[in-house]
Amino acid sequence: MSDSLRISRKFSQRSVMEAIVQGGPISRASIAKQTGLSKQTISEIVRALELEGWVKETGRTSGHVGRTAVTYELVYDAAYIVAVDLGGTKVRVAITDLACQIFAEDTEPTDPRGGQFIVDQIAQLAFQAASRQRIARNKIRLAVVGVPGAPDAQTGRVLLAPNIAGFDKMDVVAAFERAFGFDAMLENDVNLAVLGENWLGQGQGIDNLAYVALGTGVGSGLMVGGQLVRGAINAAGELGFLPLGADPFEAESLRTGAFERAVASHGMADRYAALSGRLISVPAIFENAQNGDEAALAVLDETARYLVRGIGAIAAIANPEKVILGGSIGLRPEILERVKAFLPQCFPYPVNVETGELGSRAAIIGAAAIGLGQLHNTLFGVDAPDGRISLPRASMTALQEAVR
Amino acid sequence: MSDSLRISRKFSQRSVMEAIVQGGPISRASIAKQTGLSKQTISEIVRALELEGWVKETGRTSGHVGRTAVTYELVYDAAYIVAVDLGGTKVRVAITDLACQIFAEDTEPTDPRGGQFIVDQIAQLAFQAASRQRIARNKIRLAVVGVPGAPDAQTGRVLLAPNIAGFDKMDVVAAFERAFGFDAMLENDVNLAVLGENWLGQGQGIDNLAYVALGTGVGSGLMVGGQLVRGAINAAGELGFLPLGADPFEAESLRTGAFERAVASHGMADRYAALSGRLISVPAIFENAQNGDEAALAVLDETARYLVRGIGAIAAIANPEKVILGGSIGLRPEILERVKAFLPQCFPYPVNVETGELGSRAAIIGAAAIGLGQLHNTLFGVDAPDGRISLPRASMTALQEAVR
DNA sequence: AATAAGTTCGGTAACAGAACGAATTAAAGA
DNA sequence: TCTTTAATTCGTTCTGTTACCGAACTTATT
Repeated sequence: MSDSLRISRKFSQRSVMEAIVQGGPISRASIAKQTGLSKQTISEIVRALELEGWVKETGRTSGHVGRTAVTYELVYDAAYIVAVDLGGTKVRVAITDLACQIFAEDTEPTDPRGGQFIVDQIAQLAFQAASRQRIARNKIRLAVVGVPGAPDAQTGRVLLAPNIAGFDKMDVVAAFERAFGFDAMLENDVNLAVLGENWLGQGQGIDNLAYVALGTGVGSGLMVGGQLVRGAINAAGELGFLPLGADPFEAESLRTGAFERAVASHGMADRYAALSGRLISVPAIFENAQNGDEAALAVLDETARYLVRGIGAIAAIANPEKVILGGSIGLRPEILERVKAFLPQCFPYPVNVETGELGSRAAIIGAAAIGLGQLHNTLFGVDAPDGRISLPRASMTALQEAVR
Repeated sequence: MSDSLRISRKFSQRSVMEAIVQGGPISRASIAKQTGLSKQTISEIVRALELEGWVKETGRTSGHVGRTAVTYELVYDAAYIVAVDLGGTKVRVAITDLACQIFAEDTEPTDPRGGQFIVDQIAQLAFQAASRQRIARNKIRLAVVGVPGAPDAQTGRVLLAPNIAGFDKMDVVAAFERAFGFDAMLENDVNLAVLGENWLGQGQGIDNLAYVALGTGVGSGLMVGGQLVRGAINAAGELGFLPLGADPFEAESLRTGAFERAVASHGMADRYAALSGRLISVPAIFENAQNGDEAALAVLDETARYLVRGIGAIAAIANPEKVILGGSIGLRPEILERVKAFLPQCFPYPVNVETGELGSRAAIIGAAAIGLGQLHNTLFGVDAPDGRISLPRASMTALQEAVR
């Protein structure tokens, strides 16, 4: 088979596959109409896909005029992927099938010893979940691991990840691939969160989207033209280093960024302590605010005002259509409300800000999205320069339900 | 001819065209080696291209062992494009051929009456230049107009362009197309500047690139993965509204952005006046600084310190590989020197900053780049989702020389 | 003699499109 | 109400067409 012809073939195969994935049970004639290819071609391609085990006959239509049509569907259990959200304190591991249904989802405290210990912990969690669900190991094709830092594609290390010990000194990708026995990809956790919200949450259908995660630290994820912005060294979205909030020229700002110190949980607690004399946790500040504590309310206002400036910076530079707030602090309605009130005071045109719909699961759903997209692409896709993910809409509800 | 086959065909035709454009005079055998297509196929495609008038035989090789090869070249004058850089005070109009050689370049003060008057002025300039160079009108295929604002693709208007009267109330694209009689595209001027530097200047081969233009105003252009970032409403890069520098919550910041007030020429002059009691022009401040004027030196330091924070914001959000400074102030070595000194004091990892190589011509070269890319794509390209520009390297020197 | 450039010839994968048979419902007539 | 016929749609078969490849061959040169 010649090379360029193979491209042609796969081009069509991919669109047929897409029609089947997205169109649920569908007849060959409908695929032909949808894709614009001839019925004959569709029959050929579907036959090939069936032979390879990716699709199967599932029934026939009835009730319409004309001959009944045989309908085809994805073989959902033809392949599985592992999605991981690795945080400084918790690891979350999920397994999904080709229909994007989450089969198992387990959470554990992150192994504090770091490095290889974490890799082994994750692999064990994944394999436990797989055998619990009776999923054969050889059907798992790929793992996507979200990490709080900047994965370096060349060396497989994770940079700028102070909360995960040892990942800056080892080839993490290789370690995962050894432990799993299949391909693994690393991605920044906030980047995964944007992808998640873009796929199933607040950002559906929005090509230019930003996500700001605010909690113990701050980070942002940015999508432009439907593509993730990763930056030259995967350090895009290291929002903590925005030269805003605290004095960026202080020496401390080179370790913990000026913006992070002003806006993240540490800064909030410090600010509350300065106003009231008491050092309490961030959830306690929110609670006090609800009870009318002046100092707590002032801290929330102040935090939102800083956050608004960060959002303004993103809007001025990248002009996203929507900004989604996430993270333990960013998800609070008290923050959203204030951000919406303050933003128009310092930014000239309206910016659409909302909290994420998927909450703390955004990253793991994003990991599933990127993994499934990758899988669909390698199985049925062209080596297209634009790796745009096109995932089923039909099964979204299924996933969302499974997720709850 | 069937549709999908046409895609296949054009795929190859495009790469053959690319090889000819970039490889200068080249034999069919070399094209075959370069593209990986068979000699036979190349002969066919080249024959077709020759028939259609896009390439022509130009000579034969000699001196090597073996049979002499016939070499082919682009028919440079098969099509022309008009590149325009429209500023608040000056319009610059250039005409380039398919070899990306600039044929004519004229500058005039912008018609202060704005609106249709500017459109007519530009069309007249272009047609004058064309007839001076004996270029037939029907060979001009496209005009690219750089504007200081956010062109709205839906309505054809230009938003956020306070310096161009009337462009926010008319369909500018339609007006240009009427005046020219061929296709016209609008693009933000700083966006064109990044493209220009990416093509022929400081940013060659750099996919993740930022450009900061500092002069009367501030603006930025951002490329991610080789693609321009335009934002949801083409307002990406409105850096003046970065909530930095002046107090962003002042009411004035909604009209003239906080960052613009701090860093652009007005802010510099004000700051000098505050320090010395004299209101002088920005070039005069630079001159005084060279003569050791303390106040002027302080102003430069202060300006650079603000600029550094803007660059830090871009780096934190998008992590470009390089940041190019442009604009009448940004191009000064005194600024670059200070930016390089101050940036490591407030940003944790190194950011590569340089001044633009193309100076004030960056935008018009960018306009040529986008226009030629567009033309090559529509003539020989697939309707590829990734509109990556791939332009000749050979003729770059020619263009650069023509430009000087 | 060696070698590289181009052409000719035959072959093939991936499609299109027309024609046709099969299966079904809707409507018309008995 | 029952049958017949018409209208539709599904899917296959058959016959191109296009865009390629590869091998063999011719031609021109060092």
